[in-house]
Order: sequence, then C-alpha cells, then structure tokens
Amino acid sequence: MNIKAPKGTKDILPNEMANWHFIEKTAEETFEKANFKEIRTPIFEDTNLFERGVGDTTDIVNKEMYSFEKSERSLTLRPENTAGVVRAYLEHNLYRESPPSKFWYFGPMFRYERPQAGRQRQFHQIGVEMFGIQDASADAEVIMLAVEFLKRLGLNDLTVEINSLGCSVCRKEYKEQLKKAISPFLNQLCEDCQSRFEKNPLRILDCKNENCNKLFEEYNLKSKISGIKLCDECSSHYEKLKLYLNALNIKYVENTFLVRGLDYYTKTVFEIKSNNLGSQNAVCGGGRYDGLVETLGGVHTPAVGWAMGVERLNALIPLIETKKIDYFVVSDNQLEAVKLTEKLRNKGFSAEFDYTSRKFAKQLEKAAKIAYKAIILGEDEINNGYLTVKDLQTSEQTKISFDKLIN
RNA sequence: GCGGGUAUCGCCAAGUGGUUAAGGCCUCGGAUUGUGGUUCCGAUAUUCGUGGGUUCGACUCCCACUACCCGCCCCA
Repeated sequence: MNIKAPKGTKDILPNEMANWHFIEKTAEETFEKANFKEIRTPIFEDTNLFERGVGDTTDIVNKEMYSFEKSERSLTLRPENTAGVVRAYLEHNLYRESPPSKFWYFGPMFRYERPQAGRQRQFHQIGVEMFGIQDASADAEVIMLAVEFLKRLGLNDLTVEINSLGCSVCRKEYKEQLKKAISPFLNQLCEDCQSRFEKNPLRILDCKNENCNKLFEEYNLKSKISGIKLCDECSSHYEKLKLYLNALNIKYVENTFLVRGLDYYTKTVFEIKSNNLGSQNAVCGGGRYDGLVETLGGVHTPAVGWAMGVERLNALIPLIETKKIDYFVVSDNQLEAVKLTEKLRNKGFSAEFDYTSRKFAKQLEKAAKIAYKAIILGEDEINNGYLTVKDLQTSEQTKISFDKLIN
C-alpha cells in the first residue's frame, strides 16, 4: 500500500492513547472544577468567520487556511477555535445567561504550513474562553487555570510570559511610538522586519534574527518600549493582573517583546513556554480579546482565553504504559473459554481468550504480555468445576471455584 | 514561500562497485504433547524510496523526481 497519511498529519496509535486520555481527562477535571463547560463546535466554518474573526492581515488567514467551495459557499477547516466559540456564543444567545460564560474545548485544528518539530497541519488544541468580565480577575482566572492544568499534567520547567498590548486606542499610539523608535535603524534590520514595519510593527519585537536582536540592544529598544505608556485604563488593568498573579503565587516574566500573531488580542497577552522543546516551544498562548464579539456581530463583550497545543504537551509527557487486561483465559476448549470470557466481561473485568487454542505454553506467553492474570481452564478444571488463576506478576497460582470468581 | 538533511525487512540498523544483502528487536514455530517472563535452535527483504543513466556488473557512482525530517516565516 502506498497511500500514506497526508503530509503534516499523524496517526495516533493505540500505544499513545493512554497519554491522550490522560491529557483529556485531566483537562476535563481541571476545567469543570472551575465551572468551565465543554463546548464542541464544527470542524469547518464559513470562511468569512475566520477572515473577520482572526484577521485578514494574519498569516493564518493569508496562507494557512484549508478552504473549499461547496454549493457556492466557501468553507474552511478551522485553524483555531476562538472564532468558532464566539460564533456559537452569539448564535445561541449564550450571552443571555448571567456573566461570565465559561467554555472549554478540545479538538483538531488545521493549518496549511510546512511541518516541523512541534508543528503539524492537523493538530489538536485544548482551550478555554471566558466571556463577559472586564476585570483583570478574569485574565488571572484563565492563567491560573492554565498553570493548574500544566501542574496536574506533571509538567515543569515552564515559563509564563505576560505583556499588555493596550486597547484599540493606545495600541495605535504604541505602534506609532514603536515605529519611531525603530526607524533610525530600520534599514539595517532583516527583510522580514522591513516588511513587518508597515504590516504589523509589533511583530518586529519578536524577531529571532541575531543581527536584529543585536540592533535592539544597541539602540536600547527595550527600555524605549517600556517607556511607552499605555492609557490609564490599560495600564491599571495590567497592574491589577500582576497583583492577582502575585497573590496567587504564579511566577511570571514580563516580556515587552511578547506579541501575538492573531489580530484580535487587546490588553493582556501571554504565553507559556517550555525549555524542553525544539524551536516551537510555546505550549500555551492566549490573551484578552475585548473586540472580537463585537466584530462578529454581537454587543461589546469583554473576553479572555487561551489555547494549548496538545501534541506539544504530549511531547513533554513521558509515554504512559498501556494498561493490560485483567484476565486472559487459557484453554484448549474454546467453547468454554468464550463462555467464561463473556461472564468475566459482564462482571466488569476486561478479558480475552486465545482464539487458536494453541499449546498452553504459547497461550501463557501471550497472556503474560497482555494480561495481569491468566485463568487456566483445562480439562481437569472443566470436569471438576474450578478455575486456576495465575498471577502473572508473582507467578502465584490458586485454585478457585467457578462460582466464586463469577459471583 | 525559502534554506539544510535523510531514504536498506514492522522497528533499529551494517554494507559502500563483484557470487546467496550482516546483526539486533518484534512476530511466528520448535526444544518443553497442561504453565509464560531466562536460555537455546529455526523461519521471515528475488531486494535496498521511484524513474532513468554510467558499467561486463550497482544498495553502492551520476541525474531527475517523490516522500519524510530539521530550520526560517508564523503559530499551539
């Protein structure tokens, strides 16, 4: 067979499922505890939703969308899920419950990109979205939740980075001042930065080019940026967030260079990075998006959320061993073996029998690989109404009456 | 879209112009006709990503293509 999984997609094989279930279960427990409710939205949406929601200057919309036409309608495999959740929130009037509305989701996302370590074309995200609260306590709530989730997954060596991009008013001012600070050495910056200067100057700050970073140092860009003032409301929001994080004992690094590639973010943005991944080291990214609900046709609704890359999380979690089954029935009488297996399953045990009635040595060999215990059901057992149960870890073997095991 | 790397059994691999393409793991069978995890023995690639070319001869040299991996952009 020469058909392979498409570039950038991966099969999740049975031996990896324990890890995925662990992540999913931990997510559910963590988020439900904080009264976030799960939501599942379609995997494809109207292309328009993403163009308007994610923003048409972003790379996601410009070059990474899987779009297709059906009945003269343009649809797109979702590249992220915030826009979809907002759409559902509006479509079903979920804003009519008393705020906040809190959601979490888990599912596949699609972006047409060149795959590399930590990046696939189909990948999975776990995310939370919280609507209706303007106060920085909401920002703190979702960051706290992210940190708690990661902690429960047993992950450490992670760094929380935060920044504020300001609101629509002060961000404009911020951009202007940033451009002013950069313009003296603009012509020495890399090609990417040159094009970013007009398109989205904020992203210049995130450039990984060594020479650019040297220039930033040389011209003292960092201190110039931190000198740029947000408006009163935005800066007090940011201060308040830090106050909350400190009170919660959440360690964070302020990174004035932190910007995000999606257009909808306002005020708070944050990322959680791992020190144990390749160059795609962001495990979680998010922020506040106070304008998005309005952009998509709702009334002004403050909102904040984040998304995590499940494959990236999984890369940090050691392989969890697949659980063995409780019983493997060893027998040369398949009819009796099936009957016993069925009874065991009805009792709530996981059980299998040998389909080939090979010699006992081979059956035991198989049993030891896949089960914790073997039940030997041979001629003697059948004739005398008992079972031999063998613990495959300790090799301990006991005779037990048929009725006792089943009842 | 740009740059670099790799392609030999299900997996990990040695081979590097000359008869039958090492080895290990896994799987299956036997030693052990009712007892596994140790040990021993045996089986499993007419074939080296695909298509051309060079050569008496190519897995080994050349060309093209494809796939995958890594990095940039960007993002989870």
